[in-house]
Amino acid sequence: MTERQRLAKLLRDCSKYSLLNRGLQTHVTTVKMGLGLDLIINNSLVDMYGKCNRLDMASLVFDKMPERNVISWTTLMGGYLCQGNAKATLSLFCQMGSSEVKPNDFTFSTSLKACGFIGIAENGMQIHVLCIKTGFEWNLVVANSIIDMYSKCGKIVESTRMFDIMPTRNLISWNSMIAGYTNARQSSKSLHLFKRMQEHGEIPDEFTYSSVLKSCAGLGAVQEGRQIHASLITRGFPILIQTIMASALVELYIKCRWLPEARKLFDRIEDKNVISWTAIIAGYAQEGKLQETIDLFRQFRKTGIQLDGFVLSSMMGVLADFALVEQGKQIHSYMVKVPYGLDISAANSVVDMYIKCGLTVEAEKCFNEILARNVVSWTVMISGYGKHGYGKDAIRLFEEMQLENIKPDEVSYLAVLSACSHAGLIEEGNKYFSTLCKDQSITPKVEHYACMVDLLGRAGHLKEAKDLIENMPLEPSVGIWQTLLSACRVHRDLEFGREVGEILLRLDGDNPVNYVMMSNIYAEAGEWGECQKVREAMKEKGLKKEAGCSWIDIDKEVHFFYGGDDTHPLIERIHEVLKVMERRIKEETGYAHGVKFALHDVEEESKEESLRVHSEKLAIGLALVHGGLDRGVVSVFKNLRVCGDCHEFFKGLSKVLKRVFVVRDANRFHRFEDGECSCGDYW
DNA sequence: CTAGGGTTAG
Repeated sequence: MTERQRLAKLLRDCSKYSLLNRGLQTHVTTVKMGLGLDLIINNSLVDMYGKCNRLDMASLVFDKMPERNVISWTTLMGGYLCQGNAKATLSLFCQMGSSEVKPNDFTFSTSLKACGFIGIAENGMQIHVLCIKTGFEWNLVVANSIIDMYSKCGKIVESTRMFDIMPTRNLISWNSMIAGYTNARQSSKSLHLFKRMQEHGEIPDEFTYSSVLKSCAGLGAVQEGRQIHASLITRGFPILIQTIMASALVELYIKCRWLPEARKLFDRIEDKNVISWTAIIAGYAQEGKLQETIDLFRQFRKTGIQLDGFVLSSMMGVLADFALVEQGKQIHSYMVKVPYGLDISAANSVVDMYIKCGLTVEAEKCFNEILARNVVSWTVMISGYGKHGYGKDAIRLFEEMQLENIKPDEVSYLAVLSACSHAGLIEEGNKYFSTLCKDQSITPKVEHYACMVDLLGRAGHLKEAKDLIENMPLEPSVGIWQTLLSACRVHRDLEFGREVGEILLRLDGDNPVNYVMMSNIYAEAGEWGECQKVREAMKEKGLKKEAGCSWIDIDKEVHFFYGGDDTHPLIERIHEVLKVMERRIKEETGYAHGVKFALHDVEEESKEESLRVHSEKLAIGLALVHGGLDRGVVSVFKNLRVCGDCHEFFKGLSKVLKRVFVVRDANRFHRFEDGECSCGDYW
């Protein structure tokens, strides 16, 4: 073996195991040996630096090369892609196009993967056409890349077409197609193809099972999932060694809401990689387990494994749900610094985070900076406007999206309908609902009907709303009846409320929420006897209302409060300031505590009057004590819906103090300004 | 000396 061959092999190993220091040493040696201009050595150097995430060095070597072949170009493209910088990969592909060098099969598969990463079908289609023209379309690897590219761009029909007409297939072709169906949420097609591939004599591997298990989870086919798991064990599949398999199982258990099982499996994975970490972090995030998610993220960072857009968007999701704006901003500022940071999912998660933290202007800014907005980007912004009560803006965006040739999907319709109902835009809501019903590619779900029930209910058309529920082609959910029930409460229609309440208790008699709603309706109507009966029924069943919890971020510290909470060190001053404010509000606006809303929450009934302060009020009280008013808008967050009494109090407070208060509850944002609320007192 | 399938966001 010559010295040159030895050094090339050494560099190959450095690439494979990401050994940067060893690679740097070898780089020096090659120069000393007079191989600084050697094509193969330089290609290996580009690859090594690329795999070690030193794209600065990789492009330095590349730029200084006296001659470059197709491998030089492809290697550098792959380096950028590895780092998540798919745009750089494609721009290199274009630059290469204007040079002498012609692309080969490796070049095409790399650039197709980059297109899939970005998710824009137009780019991918152009490259597909180039593959046809240059005769690479039926190269097996290239064809597989095309299948995957289309499915990543949401063009599952194109993937299928490619798969059906390709002359030869291998395991990866089948796996790509199965994964395509799985990700397109066409679980039955995915399982069907799984069967077909075995009939063709193809042996599934861990990638196959990963998709198939996910489809089982998607169908809620827990039994089948368990069966596959069991058959894997009896077949001696080395599950716990195979990270991929273990990650798939972790995911399956998470989807089936078996978090503890998932955790057990995760802990036993020997070689955890970024994908297994993402799976478990996303699992805890989606279950709303804030502390565990943050702890896991910290542990993950300690491993030194490179972050990517996937794990960052998962993290952002949980921070958004808890409205932890300071931590969200921290991750955002990290994202803008790294090239992979703002790929489309991550960028969308940033917009959503700002929306959920009440910073609409920031959200708009980030939304406008996204160059290639997809349907999720638009939907986040539309539903964001909806949550904040900006119905007209939501509608404007919904129309604009379609002008940009992005077709709304079921979630987009949900966003615009709920924006209409929140803003009381009855006519517009009706219009969009009928467009939705005419759209052949979308089947309206219960949630869409629930928006319409809310819309009709707001207008006081309770009978129409009930007819809609009873005549819709779907099984009514608990939630849709609850929507109708709260409309009955707002319109003080006791008889109708009683009727709906009975249906609800028959349907979902173990849910404390229903009892609380009914008892509130009776209490507001002054029917204390009935009210008492409902509460006793609830008590007999041993049901407890979910504890109300609010929190506020003051100087980057999050303070949590429960209803009647007296554990905060400043609690006495909080009560004091609240009392002063109540007096001022009464004097200046005539509002009196508890007169308009004589609601008695079941949980709090037995407590002393002085402790019957809701968590959202305590949180606002803390802001007042802290002089939080100097910083403009005061934002408070609550896990349940804000109560009517607190709502009146915040209105008064905004008038008396001439300040804006924002309360985000489980459903929407309430922006209190000059004695009014953005929700128009309907929520 | 270069490439393809498993994770994320509404």
